[in-house]
Formats: sequence, structure tokens, C-alpha cells
Amino acid sequence: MAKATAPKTRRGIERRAKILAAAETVMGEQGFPAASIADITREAGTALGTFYIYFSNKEEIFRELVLEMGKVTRKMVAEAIADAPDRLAAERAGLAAFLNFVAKRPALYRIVEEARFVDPEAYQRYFTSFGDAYAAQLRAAEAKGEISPGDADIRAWALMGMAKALGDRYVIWDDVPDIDRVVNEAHRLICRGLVPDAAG
Amino acid sequence: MAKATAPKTRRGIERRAKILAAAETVMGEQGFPAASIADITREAGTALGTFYIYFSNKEEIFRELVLEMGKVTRKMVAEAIADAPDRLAAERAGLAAFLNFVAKRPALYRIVEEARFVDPEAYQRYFTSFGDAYAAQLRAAEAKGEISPGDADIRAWALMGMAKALGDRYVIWDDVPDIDRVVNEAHRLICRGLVPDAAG
DNA sequence: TTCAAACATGAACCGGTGTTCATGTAACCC
DNA sequence: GGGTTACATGAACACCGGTTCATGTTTGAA
Repeated sequence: MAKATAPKTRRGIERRAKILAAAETVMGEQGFPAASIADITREAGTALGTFYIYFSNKEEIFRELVLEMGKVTRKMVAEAIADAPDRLAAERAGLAAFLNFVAKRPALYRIVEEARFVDPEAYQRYFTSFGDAYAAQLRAAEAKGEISPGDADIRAWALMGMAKALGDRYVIWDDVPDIDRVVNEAHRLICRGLVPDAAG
Repeated sequence: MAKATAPKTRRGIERRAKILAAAETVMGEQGFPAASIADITREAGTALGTFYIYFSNKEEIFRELVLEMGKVTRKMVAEAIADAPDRLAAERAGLAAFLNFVAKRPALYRIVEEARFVDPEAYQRYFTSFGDAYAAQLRAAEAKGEISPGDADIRAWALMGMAKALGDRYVIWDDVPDIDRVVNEAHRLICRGLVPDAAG
């Protein structure tokens, strides 16, 4: 396994980026096992051997994709909730942003989920870092009295799980997803839970 | 691809069952791509070729595992919530049962999740049938006034997602999971959501 | 006991793919 | 413009695993 070194010329930087983008496309469509290096380099318009100039093996490029997507997703959600007036509004905005992200880049979403099997550590890191940030926000909101007290970590994971499942069912599997409706209904559940109103 | 026919003798029935059980073990541990037919037949104590007497190919046995587990899981949850006095109690019992099931049979849980990539249709059927049953229960509870009104399907999927995420984080990834604590906290979220108490 | 159908075996077949390498070409610095 | 480093190429290598098949053994009904 040769050590892939970082590119040092403009051409090298471009080639590496092209191969990474091709891997995102091919692995996102076909999945990790079915995506061959030959497929990836063909999509990138380079020779097979070029791959090994920039990446030491197939799993390394996959891990880099997962890492990159972690950054993209966190940044996207952070921006989406940046000017929410309070935590409950942030929950709505974050969920909406996530579902729209899944709709726009299903390949990325697939790659992250596949990491559970291809590179469990990367998968765990991805969600742990997301969950930690989420829980910190919940703690801050609790301190401000914007939400009720409770275990922030458990809540964070529960809410992430909700978002993932809704993304599967109502974005990935639906032909014409009505994201707003899903967000509205889910947000009511997040805010008030299942108990009937005292008035009812 | 030869057509694998159903076994007709006692020996045949036993062999087939042994191979299926071996597949559950090996695929649950190593995952679908890494689990070779040779691994499976070795674990089953049979010759390689015997596999193809009972299953036409590797994906077929995987699909059968997913199907079988769908039945097991649904039955298990149904029994767990059978004598819950109302829907909110059923939510607690069902979540606890699911998390304990994940703790007891992590290999089965892994196989179901891997079906997302190996056999997407089987995966979708698994969760759709689960989700349909869940939603029906929520509708019945809503009619009885046990829970607030809302879209039962969306709620069902949101709640399934919560359970899955909590299973990942607090059962699969934790060394010494404290399932009761997770159930308690999650149940409060399910019941009351995040909004602060009116009294607070 | 007999015999046809069912089952068991594992070596061989077959296609595929991750990785390497010897040979060549382009980029950049002095 | 010469030379060193960086990069590009694709055929060849090495290995692996799903599937088949010809040959044998067991089963169970008559």
C-alpha cells in the first residue's frame, strides 16, 4: 500500500479533486462495494493508476468523503438555525434544512449511512460530533428556559433519529415529498409530544 | 442460477435451517459483502455446494433473514405492549422492548440495517409494514382520546427513528447501556415534547 | 430389499477487482 | 533550456469468491 502524498502542482490539485468528486458520484449511486476504482477513474476521466497517486486505497477515499460531508452538513444546519429566535424555532429550521439537504443530495446521505458498515469509526465520529453539538445547544436552551429540563444527550440523539427516519420515508422514498407538511407535523410532536391538551 | 427447491426430507429441512442459522451468525458478524458462502457453510458444518441446494444465491438467503427478522421483531413488540393500559404506556413498553431486543440480538439488528444497501426493497417493506401497524395503533389511540390529534404516519416514523437512533447510541455503542434511563428520558420527550411546563 | 428421487460433496470454473509497476509525459525552478 | 521532481498511464499481477457440476451417498416409499 503506497503512501499517497498531497498534490504539489495545480494540475495535481485539480486531478485529486476530480477523482474525489467522481467517487462521490459513483459511490453515491452504486454503493461502496459495487463502485470499482475503474468506475471512479472513468467518471473522473483519468487512468486507473492515477487513483493511487492521491489515495492509498479504496477505503481512504470513502473516509474522506464521509469526513467532508460531516463538515458540509454541520455547516449547513448551523447556517439554517443561525437566526432562529429561540430553540423551538431552531428545531423547526434545522429539521427543514436537513430534509431539504437530503432531497438535494441523496448520494451524500447514502454515503454517510453506508459508512456504518464500511467504516464504522468514521460513522460513529460523524454522528457523535453532530450529537455533541446538538446536545450543547439543548443545554444552552434549557439554561435560558426555552425548553423543559431533561437529558440533553438523549434528547439530541432522539431528535437526530427522528430526522433521519423522516428523511428516509418522506424524502428518499417519496416521489413528490411535501417537506413542509412533514416538518410541521414533526415539529408539533417535538414541541408538545403526544399527550392530549389539558383543554381537550 | 439453479432453482433452489424446498426440502422434502427431514434431513433436508434440518440442513436448510442449519445453513440459515449459520448465515445469520456469519452475516451478522462480518456483514454481507465479507461473509462468503464458504464461511457460511463452514459454520453450518456442510460442504460448499450444499448451499445451492437450498438457496439460489447469496442475496436470497439474506432476504430470507430480513423477512424472518421482521416477523420476530413485530411479534416481540406486539407482545411487549399487549397489556399496556393506554397508548403512552405502550410507547414506553415498546421502546424498552426494542432496545432490549437490540441488546440481545445485535446481529439481527445489523442485518436489517444492512438490507438498506443489499436489498432496498426488503428494507423498505420491513419498515413500511412496521410503520403501518404503528400508525394504526396511534390512530386508534387518538380516537380514544389517549393522545393528541396529529398525522399518525409521520408520528409513527418519527418515533421509529427515535428508537433506532437510541439503539445505536445507547445500546450498540455503549459498553454498559443503562436502558431504563434512556427509556425514561425518551418517554418524557415522547409524551410532553420540549416545551417548558406552563408552571415553569 | 429395491430403486428412484433427494441430497451431499468439493474441486474447478469464471469473472471480477484492488493494487502495483515500468515506462512515459508535463510542470516548475534555476 | 536543462534537469529534477511531480504526475499519468494502462497492462499485468495476485487474489478472491460466487456459482456450477460430475460424482457419490442417503432417504423413504413400495
